This record gives sequence, structure tokens and C-alpha cells, in this order.
Amino acid sequence: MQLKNQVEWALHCCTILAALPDGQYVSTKALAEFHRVPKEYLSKALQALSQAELVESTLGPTGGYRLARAADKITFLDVVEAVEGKGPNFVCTEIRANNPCLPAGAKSLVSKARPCGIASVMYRADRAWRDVLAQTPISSIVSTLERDLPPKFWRETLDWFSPD
Amino acid sequence: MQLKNQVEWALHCCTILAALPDGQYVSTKALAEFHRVPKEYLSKALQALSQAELVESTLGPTGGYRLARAADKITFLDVVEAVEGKGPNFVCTEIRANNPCLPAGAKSLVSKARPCGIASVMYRADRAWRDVLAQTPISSIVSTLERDLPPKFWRETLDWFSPD
DNA sequence: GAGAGACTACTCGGATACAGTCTGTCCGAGTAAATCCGG
DNA sequence: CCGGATTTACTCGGACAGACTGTATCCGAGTAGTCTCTC
Repeated sequence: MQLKNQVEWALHCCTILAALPDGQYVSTKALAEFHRVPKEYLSKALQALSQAELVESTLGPTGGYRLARAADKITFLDVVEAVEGKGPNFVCTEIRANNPCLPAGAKSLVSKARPCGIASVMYRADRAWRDVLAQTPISSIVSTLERDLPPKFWRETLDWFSPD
Repeated sequence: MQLKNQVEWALHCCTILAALPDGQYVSTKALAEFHRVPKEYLSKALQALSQAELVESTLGPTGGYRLARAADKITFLDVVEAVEGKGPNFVCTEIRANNPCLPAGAKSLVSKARPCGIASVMYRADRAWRDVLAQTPISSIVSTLERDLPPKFWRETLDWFSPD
């Protein structure tokens, strides 16, 4: 059970978009070349972000993507769920209802009113995972990058994306 | 990104083993019929538990599985990791090192000493998930089952597994 | 009645098959900026 | 010099293929109880 590669790519692309001046569009091509990942496939991840309304796109030349809202209003969870889906990582198939000792009509014993104890624990864990992601905005990564990377490389990186 | 079905099955099987009298062996066949799950496939999950030394098996007739240690010493995390593997749900491929602005020899900038900020957050979330699972022993589910299920059905269920 | 051998029921592990998802590529349609061309 | 047509560069969406993983089945080898058969 492992998250897709696209999750990692989407997160890196979002931090790039967050680091650049507000409103600057960046093309899929540029993002793909920068990270050395297949352009057409990365495009799928960006489309997912677009559909989740985390980024917005413009067509035509000079087109591309930019964040749809402030970088501190976009969390890791937003990005992960956009790419990976919002479903929990555990799905209860209610196999407890297959207990041959339970009468056929005893659906009430296994109804939503008495959720499966095992599923409850798994859901709680899933929520803990999502909570951490929800508490971390994309902007926080920009800060650490700005602090950790030598200013020279940081400036060159930002310039790399700017036209002319 | 979703956990395997086998995880759910393994957890349910473990709670059954935990609920039965200490040391009682239960065959794969019985567990499979009880949960209405393919026997040969369930057997794979049980083998994984066996390999992780959470359960122990005996061959021959009256053979089967039983818990290898007390039910309050076996956590959800033990079972999940036995079936699903111990690896984190996010793997960092270090695509930040592909930044074309970084000189070829600047490996030190992206070394373990400065872990990728994005990966750090993902690992933190993964740890939060595992922490919840590690804090919940299998025995806790037995308690809630005993409390929620009418005693009649509970007794019949335990009897279902006992030879005689 | 006792002991040796055959039998049975189970686990274990490997081999195999099928479906679904992940990864990656290709192409056509639509769009907006830039360029070109004719008046 | 200006306005309309063409070109260009991008997004978007669908179709497709290959690899990998998850799901499921089957079978043979090994093992421990049980049964049978012989003395």
C-alpha cells in the first residue's frame, strides 16, 4: 500500500508555484523538465489539481498553471486528496455480518448504529494521518526551502521559471 | 491507495483467536467458512501472520492457528504490518535533486543531512497513522464485541469454533 | 492387546491465472497569444 | 498603419499499451494425529 508517484510530483509542483511571484503561470512542460519527469504523465496530476480547484490554468502560449488561492490556504491534504482520492485507506466490507451464528434477519446487530470495532480503529488511524497533512500548508515548505538552500541557487531556481 | 482486503480478514481472524480459550487451535477452513472468504487466499494472510510470529501453527488434523502471545501484546500495527509490509506509505524519490540549477556535484545540498521537506511531512503523517494502530491491542476489540453482542450470539459464536 | 504401518486432515509453499491499477505515451480538439498579410 | 486571418504554443481529454500488484485458485510436499491390520 503506497501512494502514487504523482502525489510526490504534485507536491513539488505546488511548492514551486507557491514560491514564484503571485499569479505567474508555469507550463506543464517547464515543470516536467525541471523535475525530469514525463510531461504527459505529470499533466495528469496537474489536471487533478485543477479539477480540485487548487490551481487554475490558462490556454494558449504563455499559458500554464498557477495557484488558485494563497499558498497558506492550500494544505498537503488538499494536494494528496486531489491526486489520490478522498476515500479512506481502509474499507470495511462488513464481513462480521457473515457470522453463521447470527440469524438472517439480525441486520440490526451490525447496522451503522453499532459500527464494526475494527473499522472504527482503522478509521481513527486514517483520520490521524489526514490531520497531520491538513495542518501543514504548502507555504511552510517554501519557508524551509528558502532557509535551507543557498540564496544563489534559490534565486537561480526562481529565475529558471521566469520568461525572457 | 487502499489497504488490502487481507488486512481486514487478518484483523477479524485475530480477534476470533483472541476471544477463544487460550491455546485453542483454529483451522484455516473454519476461519474461512466463518467469514465466508476463500480459504486458500485467506491462508496467505494467515501465513503472513505466522511468518511475523503473531500466530503459531500446528500441522495434522486438529491443527490450525493460535495466537503466539497474549492478545493485549498484539497490536493493530503488528497485524497490518505483517500483511501489508513495514514500508512507509510514501517513498521520496529525491526529485528535488533534478533541479537543473543545482551544480552536478551539489549532492551535499540534498543529502540525508537536509532531508526533503515534503518527505518529512509525509513521514510524520505516516508515523501518526502507525501510532494510533500501535496503541490499540487486539484485545480491546474483544472487549467491545463482548459488550455489544447479545450474550446468546456471543456464546454460540465461540462454540461454533470449538470441537466436540 | 500392542505395535507397526497405512490413512487422513491439516499447514506450508510454489505455480499459475486473471483483473485492476499505476505508469507512461500518443493524438486530436479547443483556445489564446503572437505573427503575418492585405488593404 | 490597421484589422483580419494564420500560425503557434499551450491545456484538456480520451485512447491505448505495458508493468506491477492484488485477488483467487490449484496442487504437491510435509506433518501429526487416527485408524487398521497383523501378530
